[in-house]
Amino acid sequence: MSRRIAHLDMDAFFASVELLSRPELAGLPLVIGGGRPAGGEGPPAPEPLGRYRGRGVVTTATYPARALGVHSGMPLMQAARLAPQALRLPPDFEAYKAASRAFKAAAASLAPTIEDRGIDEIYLDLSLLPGVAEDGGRACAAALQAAVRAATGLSCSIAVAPNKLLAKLGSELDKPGGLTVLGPEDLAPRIWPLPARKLNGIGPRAADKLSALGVQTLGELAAADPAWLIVHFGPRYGAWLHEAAQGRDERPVVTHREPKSLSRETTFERNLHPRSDRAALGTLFTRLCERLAEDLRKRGLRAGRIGVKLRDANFRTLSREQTLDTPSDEAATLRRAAGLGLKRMPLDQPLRLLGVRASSLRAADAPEATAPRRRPPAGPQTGDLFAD
DNA sequence: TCTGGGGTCCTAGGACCC
DNA sequence: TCTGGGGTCCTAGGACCC
Repeated sequence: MSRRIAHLDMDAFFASVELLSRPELAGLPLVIGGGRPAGGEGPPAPEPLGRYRGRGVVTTATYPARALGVHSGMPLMQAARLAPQALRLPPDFEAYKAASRAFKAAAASLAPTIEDRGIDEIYLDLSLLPGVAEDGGRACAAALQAAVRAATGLSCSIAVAPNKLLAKLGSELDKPGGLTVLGPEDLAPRIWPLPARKLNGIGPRAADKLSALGVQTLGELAAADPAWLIVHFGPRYGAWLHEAAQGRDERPVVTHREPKSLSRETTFERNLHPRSDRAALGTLFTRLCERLAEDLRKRGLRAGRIGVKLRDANFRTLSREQTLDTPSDEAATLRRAAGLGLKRMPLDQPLRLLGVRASSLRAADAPEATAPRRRPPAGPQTGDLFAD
């Protein structure tokens, strides 16, 4: 009994949500990202991208903006050079979350076995739905697209395939508005010609390494000797690369997951120095801990561990973790523990980012475990603690 | 004018224990 | 009598994804 798994991916999601309330911008190059322009209340007005100054990146670009070479993840300053005439809006996450809930509810009304993959995409297990065995899921996918459009006014791309990996690849084949049905017979003609980088799990590093080894496409990866892949990529990842390139993937659609960690971080408008900007850093640090504590309480969770994250002017990322004596959701407690983590970090460079992370999460109403913990070594303490 | 913010998972070395 | 051999936990960093 073969599975039929769908991947549903919203088209240019954030930008499309903005266009719902700003139809006059339809067809124009529009980029979402960066902060609010100074001054003004209410919905921000789009401003020319060429006027942007700051450290933000492109979160989403409409298709006309993509035609100018802009893509998500690109620094906005770089996008501004490529497409100064494009318009920019800061993201409105509350609006996107509302649209996200709406499209997921619409999809769930037709196919209830859903895995959440973030704000703009889901997997659905269609295997047991009526009619899917007959047409491979094409009619069901069309019904999903219609339901999503009716509920939100937004378009999405869907692929139905034997597993998640192929469904994810397929949903990109015909964007926007794509409806793709893949079977095992499509692997060689439709999947193998694609660049290896397209596979979910092959990122920029692995793609570069594969390329240097002479592997550009998924077909070339599929033809590679698994033992050779293991030599270059390790037993686990090497074996996975081989399996994935054959189109094999047994992962189930997971309908529920508990969060493992929560975090808050911020990149400063300009680099801050642990000594000369100590007061500003201290205020920001406290603010992050307060927001993290709010996030924990909102979810009814307490943190057993607190991590601190720094990024220095050279874009080097450092982190330290600290176990709490007792799990907590209180800002002052998180702040104290994070301060201890900070004390163990080198603080001799200007910083561009500061973050805090809560992990070892447990329900706030869970009985407290009192098992003795191993004491971590004190470790070296260097630099100034810029707050406390 | 480089490079956001929120996550998950894996790895590798050292600590620690028997 | 120049160095055991697992096993597990902890930690920091990094790849990857949306």
